Amino acid sequence: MSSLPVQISNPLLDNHFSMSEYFTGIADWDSQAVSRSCTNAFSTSTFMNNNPQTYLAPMTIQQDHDFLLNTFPDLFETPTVLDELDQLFYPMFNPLAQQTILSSSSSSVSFSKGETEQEKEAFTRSPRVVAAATTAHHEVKYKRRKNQHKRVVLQVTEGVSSDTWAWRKYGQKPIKGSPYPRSYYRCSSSKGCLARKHVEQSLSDPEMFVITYTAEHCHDHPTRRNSLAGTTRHKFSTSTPKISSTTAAANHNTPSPPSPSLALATMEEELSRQRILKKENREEEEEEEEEDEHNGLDIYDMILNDDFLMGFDEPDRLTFGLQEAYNGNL
DNA sequence: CGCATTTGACCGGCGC
DNA sequence: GCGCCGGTCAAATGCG
Repeated sequence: MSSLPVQISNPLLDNHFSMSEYFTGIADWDSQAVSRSCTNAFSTSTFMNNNPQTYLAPMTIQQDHDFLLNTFPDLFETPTVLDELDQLFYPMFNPLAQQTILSSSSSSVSFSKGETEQEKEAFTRSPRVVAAATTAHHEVKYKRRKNQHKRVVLQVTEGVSSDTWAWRKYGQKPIKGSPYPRSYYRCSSSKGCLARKHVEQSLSDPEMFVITYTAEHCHDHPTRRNSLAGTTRHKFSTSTPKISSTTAAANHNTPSPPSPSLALATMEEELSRQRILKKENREEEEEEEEEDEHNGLDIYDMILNDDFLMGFDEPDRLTFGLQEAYNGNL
C-alpha cells in the first residue's frame, strides 16, 4: 500500500502515527490471515450465541462504520482513505470478531525516529490492542527482530483468544517494565509449523491480553485444534493447580480454572468434549438424564459457563468493547 | 506412556 | 565491544 499522507491520532494512546506507519505492511497481509480472522469471528459468535448466558448483539455494518468514523474522523477526510479502510477494517472492526487486526508491519514498519522502543511497547500493550507480529520466514534460527514482519491487531475481548489454532507453551519470560510475564506459545497443530505467539497482560488494563503473532501457519486449520487431542490438562479443573498469580495471569491460554481469560479454543473444545461426555453418560445413566432435562440446561455447560464466562457476563464489554475503548480514551 | 507446563540456561539482536 | 533484554531450548515435573 502506498503511503497515506494522513495523520491519525491513536485514540488509545494519544500518540500520533502516520497512516503509512499504521498500515505499512497491511498490503503484505495474506488474505488467509484476514479470512482467518473472519472465520474466527464467526466461530466465536456462534459459540457465544449458543451460550444462554452470553449474547453478543451484532453490530451492524452501519454501526461499525459510524464507530470507525467517530474514532478516526481524520481518516474520512479522504475518500481514498475511506475506501481503503472499508476494505481493510471491516473484517477487523466486526465486534464479533473480538480480535481486530489493526495493522501489520514488516521491519520497515516504523515508528518515526524519536519514538522509542518503549513507545512501541506502549503501543502494543495499550488496552484492547493486540499486536500481531508476523515473521514471514524464520530462515535463520536466531535471526530475530530485525527482519520480522509484524501485524498489528486490535482485540476487544478480554483474554479470550479467538484463534482456533492449537498452541503449546514453550516459555515464559518476565518483561522489563511490565509486572506481567510474557508467555510464549508455538503452534502444536502441525509438526514443523513455525507459527508462534506470545501473550502478555496489558499494562493499563490487566484484564486485557496483548497477543503477538509471529510467523505463519504452514498448514490448514486442524479439524481437531490439537493434534494431541484431549490431552490438554487442567481444563476446568476444580482443583486449583499451583500456579503463581503472575503465571496464572499470563497463561491466558492455559487452563487456570476460573479464569475468564481462558482461550476460546479451549472453551469450545471443552464444551464439545463435555457434551460428548454427557452423551455417554446418558447412555449409562438414564436417571441423570431425566434430571438434566428437568433442569433445562446441561449441567456440564452450566458449570463450564460459570467458570469461563465470569468475565463476560456483561455483554457490553464484549459487544461494544471498541466503543468503550473509544469513549474511554478520546 | 505421552503430552503439557514450568523454569533456568543459553543465544543472539540491538542500543549505547 | 559490551551489556541488556527478549526469544528459544530443553530438562524436570505433573497430569490423564
